[in-house]
Formats: sequence, structure tokens, C-alpha cells
Amino acid sequence: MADSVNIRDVAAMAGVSVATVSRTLKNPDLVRPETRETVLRCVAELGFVPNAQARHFRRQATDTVILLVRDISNPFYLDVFKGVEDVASSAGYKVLMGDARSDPARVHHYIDMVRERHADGLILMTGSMPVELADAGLPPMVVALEYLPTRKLPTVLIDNEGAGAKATQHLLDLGHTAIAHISGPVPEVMSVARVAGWRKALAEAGIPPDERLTVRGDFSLASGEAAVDELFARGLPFSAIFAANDEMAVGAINRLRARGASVPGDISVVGFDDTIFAVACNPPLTTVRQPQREIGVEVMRLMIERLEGRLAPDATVVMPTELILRSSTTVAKPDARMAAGQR
Amino acid sequence: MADSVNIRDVAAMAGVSVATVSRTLKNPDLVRPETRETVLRCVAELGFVPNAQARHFRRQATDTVILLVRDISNPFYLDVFKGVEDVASSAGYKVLMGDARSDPARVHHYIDMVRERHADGLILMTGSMPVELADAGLPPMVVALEYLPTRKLPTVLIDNEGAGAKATQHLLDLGHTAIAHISGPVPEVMSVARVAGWRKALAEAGIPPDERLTVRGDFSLASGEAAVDELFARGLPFSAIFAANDEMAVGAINRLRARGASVPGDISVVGFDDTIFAVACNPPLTTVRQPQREIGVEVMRLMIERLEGRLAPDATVVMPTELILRSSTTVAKPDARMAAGQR
DNA sequence: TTGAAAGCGCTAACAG
DNA sequence: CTGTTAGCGCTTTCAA
Repeated sequence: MADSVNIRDVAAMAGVSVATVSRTLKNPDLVRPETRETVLRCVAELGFVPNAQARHFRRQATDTVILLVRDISNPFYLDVFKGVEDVASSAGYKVLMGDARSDPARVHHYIDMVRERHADGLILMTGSMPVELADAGLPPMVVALEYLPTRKLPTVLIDNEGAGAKATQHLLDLGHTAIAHISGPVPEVMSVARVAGWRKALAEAGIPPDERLTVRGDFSLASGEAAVDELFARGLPFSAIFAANDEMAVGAINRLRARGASVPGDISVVGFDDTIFAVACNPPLTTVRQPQREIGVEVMRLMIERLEGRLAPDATVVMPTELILRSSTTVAKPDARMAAGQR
Repeated sequence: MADSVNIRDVAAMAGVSVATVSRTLKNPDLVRPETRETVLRCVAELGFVPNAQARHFRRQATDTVILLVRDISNPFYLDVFKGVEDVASSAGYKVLMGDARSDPARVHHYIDMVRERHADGLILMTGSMPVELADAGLPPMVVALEYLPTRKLPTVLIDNEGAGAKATQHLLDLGHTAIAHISGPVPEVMSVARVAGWRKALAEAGIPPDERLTVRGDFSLASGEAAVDELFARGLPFSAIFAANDEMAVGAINRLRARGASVPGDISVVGFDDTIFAVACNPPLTTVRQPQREIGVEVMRLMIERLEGRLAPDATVVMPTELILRSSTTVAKPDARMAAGQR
């Protein structure tokens, strides 16, 4: 760095004390206008940039929060990040984004970073937390979109079960009765809730949910493809699929087509999230939209309140979801249900 | 935070000086084993976590770098991030990811963050830099994938012109002669180079490049769709498209199909980047792969060398690209070239 | 309205 | 091998 100009250099040049320089920069009204002007001129002339590190150290705060996501490869988190970043930067915070890679050890690592005061707080968007930490004195944390059963923490949620039911209901409304589900990595809470929604909607429609029509995925494109293979291998007929996220839905569609089934002609597919995949997909994907940016906004708001000490430890915000109709779903053929055995 | 245990508390409990505690933690071999053990026991017992902030302050370093990308919505950067993060974390650095949103003012903001010592250095992956900064004393910066004409900085690059030519050549090899190009946001250097590659390959094949077959995009899906509309509006026949990134290629394919053209039956399409879009696409996209993770690894290596003062200011690393053949391209029909006027 | 001075927690000479 | 000590740059009482 070119500059090692510090507050003392400015004070010397302006012929005042360092305290006055500090005040000029932080509480200008406490300083006589003429003095203030002199100081500011010296600041400009010397190109003085206050050292944030020293300031943070002195104040025992970093003005930085860490946003830890389950898997940064999922574009879903990018819009969440934008929401977090918008709120953060207008409140004077910085955001560090971390990638948990679905690994509790990495979650641990990031918690330690807060303990070491690299950051003031941690926003968790990971499905699990190291068990041994559940009871220790945790640093300021808030949770988004995940539910950590071990611990009461401020949380931003969506109604995953309701949303799963909504997706399934849409397919039922189109006349489908044999509806498969590609789930997330159960037994994680979020994934379980979406399965429950599928189950519930079917049951309420008087159709006994057949668990053999559910296949466990891991939210990756490849797992969506594999799930279709598995469904065909099981040999049960189905005319629609509800996938627990868009990437798996896209994988499923590609695999269905590769096997000669048309979408939505033979099989309707619903996704979840409304990421860019839903739009990029051919056909465009009917999906359950989560308000990603708004979720980020909300969780960062909670974080700030938490850091400023004014937040109930179990505050919970539930965000709405919305079914977005596109072209990957259509009415069921009256007769033909896709039978795996037939192909 | 529960703990405000500091090094002095540990020293007191262990009956040693703070220096000994510090050494035990940082240079254990300088401490007699028994002393070391006592100290470590006290550290554990008190749950002492060294305050990174104080440490950084004392050392005048933050062990943090900022990775600033052009647009965080592009999944391309996610794998780069992973590469950066891997190298960073094994060298004891943290990574802050910032989103420039193609806005020079935001680049400025992040440069200031380094000036204020929030971070030690800045990795730039943005197409432009505020002009007024070009000559000021800049903090440690390295550049990846972009070329900033205003300034000599250590850089990781790919050969965009060569890669553009490679993509075009592939289409030529398949017998296509009327090859359109959907470019990035020219006149940015990267985009211009890819256009130049297209032009060069055509010229070398003895086909005069027709500039009316190039349409300017902005790397977004929507701009790929719009580009196809524009090409049809211009009315020139073409049987292949080379798009300057995968997202635009996917947009183009979807639009082509919506207009009744089959891909690759009627029109072959080549993308650029090999992001997850290339795999998610139907048909899977032939594309020019950039080694994203390796680019991240390399640029973080340069950053570390730069921070440690051992790096030529104009160091340049060129990474290889590779054409990945998938199903969005095929041999040109001997007769039928897609004529816009005909549909 | 301003200045003097005491640290925030840690590291690194330097001296023993 | 260990202790003493002087700060890193800034903010914030407390006095003047």
C-alpha cells in the first residue's frame, strides 16, 4: 500500500489533537466549523483513509457477517445473497459468503471464524449443524430456509409442506393421479416437509400415497436424472413428477426425453425454487417460486436486530411461496398413464 | 458472545506471561513441553479463542481477500470461487465475494474497502474499472479473465480470440458456412476478442465475415433470445450460431425452437464457458470449456504471491480452453440453409 | 470546544 | 526457555 498516513499525521498537519480529527470524521457537530474545515483539508491533502481494522478493534466489532450456504453451486443462493448484500451495505455491513458443501465440519469452521471475531455474526443456510455445538455458547446466528431442530434461533422460513402440497395439488387439478416425487436429501427437515406436502395433497384427494413413487435425490441435476431411471426401474406407472428443486426437475426432464417420453405430453413436471433453470429449461418449468431476494433481505434484517440486541431469540418470519405456471405441466391424458414396463 | 476470555486470563491461570501463551499457540517449539501443556490445559478449560481482530490489527493484515465478480448471478463464477476459496483457506486466507453488477461505482467501493484495510487485496473479475483510479496508488490487485487496458496488473487469462476461432472452426468443419455470432457486451475487451476469433476463423476459411451476422448481447439468457429475433429480422440465412456464453446459447436455442427451428437439425449452436447450463440444456450444449476452478486456483496463487511481495507486476498466466462436443451441433445439411425470409 | 491519556488483545523485540 | 514492554490506529472518557 502506498499510504501509511494515520490519524496522527493528520493531527500534526492540522495542528490539533488526534481526538479532534477523530471527532471531525465521526461527530462533526462536536467540532468548531473552522477547525473542522482545517482538518478536512488536511485529510484530503494527505489522502488519509481511516484504518477500519483499528476502528473495529477498538469497537470490538467487525461490521461483517458471514452468509453460509449449503452449496454455492446452486444459483438459488445468488439472489438471496443479493438481498442480504443490499440490506447489509446500506446498514454499513459487509458480507462474507461461505460454502458449507453440505459438510458439518465446514459449518464448524465458519462458526469458529465468528468466535475468532472475523465476523460479528453468521447467517446459516445449511441443512445441518455439528451436534457438539448445539449447546455451546453460540455466536450471533440467524437461520434462513432451514430448520435446526437442536436449537432455537431466529429464522426466516417458507412453508415447505404447504408449498409441496400446492405443487402436488396443481398436478391433481390437471387430472394426474399417479404422481411421483423426487425428494431432497431426506431426512433433512426441508426435504421431509416437501415430501409431507406431496403425501398430504394426495391423501386429501383420496389417493393413498404410494411411497414407491418417491425417490431420494440430493438437489443436483444428476440426481434428477438418476431418479427417473430409478422410477422406470421400479416399474410403476406415473404421469407426473414433482421434483423438490428446479435442477432435479431439469435433470428429470432431460432424462425423460432421452427415454422417449415427451414433456409435458406424456409426463408433466413441476419444480421448486424458480431459479434461472426454470426459465432456461425447455419447456419452461412450472415451479414453486420462493421470494429469494426478499428472503435475503429479511434474514439480514433479523441479523442486524440480533446484533443490536433487540430481537427475540425465537423470532420467526414466514415468507410466501407462489406457484408459477409455465409449460412443463398439462392435463393428464384420459387413458394413457406412463407405464415403465411398457418401454 | 459468551466469552470475553483473553490471553491475559489464560496467562494468569497458568501462572505464566502472556508472551508464553502467545508462543504456545503460535510457536509451540519455543516453549518447554511442560509449560506448553499447562498453558494448553488452561486454554481449553477457559475456552479461550484468540481474537483474530487483535491479531490482524497488530500484524497490519487481515488475511482476507475480496473476489469481485462482474455479475454474481452468472453460475460461471461459482466454480471460480471454489478454486479461489480452496487455495485461500489452505493458505490461511478468507474470501469475501462481492458483486460489481457491471457498475464501476461498485468497483470503486470495493477498492475503498481494501484501502480501509477491510481486506488485504482485491481479485478483479469485472470488465471495467473506474477511470479516475487508473493512476492512483492502487491496493494489491490481480485480475482474472478480464483485461484492463488502463493498467498493468498481474493477470490470469484465456485466449479468447483463439477460443472463439476454435468454436467457429468446429462449425466450419461441420460444413456450416453461414455462421452467426451472438457477442458479449462489446466493446469490452473479452467480447471483442471472441468476435475477432469468429471473424478470423471465417476469413481463414475463405469466407468473408458478414458483420450483419453478429448481434450484440450482454451475456444474459434474455439477450440470447432477443438476438435470435434480431437475426431473423435481419433476414440473412444462417445454419449455425456461436454464442459468446452458455446462457445466451440456451436463450437462443429456446427461441429457435419456439420459432419452429430444430436444434441441431436446422441450426447448430455452440456456447462458451461450459457452465451447468451446458449440461442442463436440451440438447446438451457443445461449448468451449474454461477451466473455471483452475482459474480460481491460479488467480488466488498470484494474489498470495503479490501480497507476499514476490511477483512481477505484469505477471500473466494463460489458461487453456477446450472444445466440449455435445449434441447441439451437427453437420450442415448439404442444401438447406436456414433462411430467415422463409419463415 | 479541545486535549491528554488510557486502553482494545495481541505480537515481537529485547533482556534476562 | 521465559518475562517485560512497547506499541499497532483508533475512540472515548475525563479534564480543562
